[in-house]
Amino acid sequence: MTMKTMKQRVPGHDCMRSACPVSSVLDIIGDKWTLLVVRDLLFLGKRMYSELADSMEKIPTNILADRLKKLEAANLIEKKPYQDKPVRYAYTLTARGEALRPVLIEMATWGNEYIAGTVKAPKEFMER
Amino acid sequence: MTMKTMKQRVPGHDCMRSACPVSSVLDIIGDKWTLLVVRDLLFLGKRMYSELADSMEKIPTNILADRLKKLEAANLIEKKPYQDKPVRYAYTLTARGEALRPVLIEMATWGNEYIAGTVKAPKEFMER
DNA sequence: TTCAGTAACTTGCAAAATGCAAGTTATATT
DNA sequence: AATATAACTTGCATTTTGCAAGTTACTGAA
Repeated sequence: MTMKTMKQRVPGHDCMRSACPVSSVLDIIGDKWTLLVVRDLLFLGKRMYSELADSMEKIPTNILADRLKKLEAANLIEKKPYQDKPVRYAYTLTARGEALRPVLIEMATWGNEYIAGTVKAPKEFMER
Repeated sequence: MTMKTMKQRVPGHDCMRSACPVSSVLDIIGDKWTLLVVRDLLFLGKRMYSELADSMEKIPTNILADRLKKLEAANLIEKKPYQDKPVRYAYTLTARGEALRPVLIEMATWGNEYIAGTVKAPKEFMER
C-alpha cells in the first residue's frame, strides 16, 4: 500500500466559501501575516516564538500567537517542546506547510519583478 | 532600446512593511478577496462589475468596489468604459496583473493537493 | 408614458479583526 | 534579591468586514 498525500479539512475552516482551490487556500492563508510566519520558518530558519516575534515587519505578538494557533489547527505547523525546566517550544513546518514553498517563491518572483524597493530574494531560496 | 518591465511603488502602499518581496506582495494582495477578483478576471473571463459581483463566493458589493479601486491604484487592473448611454465599464488585467498567474496556479495546485473538497482546476488553467 | 429591469455603485451600521502597549508566568542567571 | 528571557495573554481603541438597502442613469416592454 502506497502512502498518498493526506487531504484534510481544516478545523475552523470547514465552512469553505466555495470548492475553488484558490478560495479554499485563501480561507487559510488569506491575510497579511500568516505567510510571513511561514516564510520565517521556511526560509529564515526560525523555530522559536521569540525568533518569530522579532520579524522584520514587527508582527504584533497577539497576532503571532493567533496565527500560530491557526497554522497548527490547519496542520501547517507543529509545536513541540524542545526542553523542560522551563519548557520551551519549537515550531516546525509539516510537509503540508513546506509544500507552500512554490507559492512563496512565485510571490517573491512577482514582487521582485513588479515592486520597486524590494530586496532580491537569494537565489538559493528560489529553487525547487 | 529594449523595454524593461516597469517596477513601481503602488499608491496607498508606499508604506511598505519591509523590503521583503513576499511581504510587499502581501501588502497588495494579502486578504481573502483580492485574488478572487484577479482569478475571475484571469481564468473565468469576467470583465463587468456585475459579472464580478456574482462570484461563487458571493463577494459583498462594497468589498468588490473597494478592491477594484485598490487594484486599479496598484496598476493591476484597468477600468475602461466600453459603451456610452449609459456608460458601462470593463475591467481588465494589466500585464502586471496577468503576471500573477503563476501565483494563482501554485495556490490552486496546493489547494487541490492538500484541501479535501476542492474541485480540481481545469488543466488548461494550470499551464504557463 | 409609465414601469420594471439592469449596471454600477454607495451608504449605514453591527460585528469581527487588527495594532499597540502593558501585564503575566515560570524559570535562569548574577 | 534583582534582572533577564521565553512564551504568551489582556485591554482597548481603531480599522476592516459583512449584510442589507438605497441610489443613479439609462433601456426596453406594456
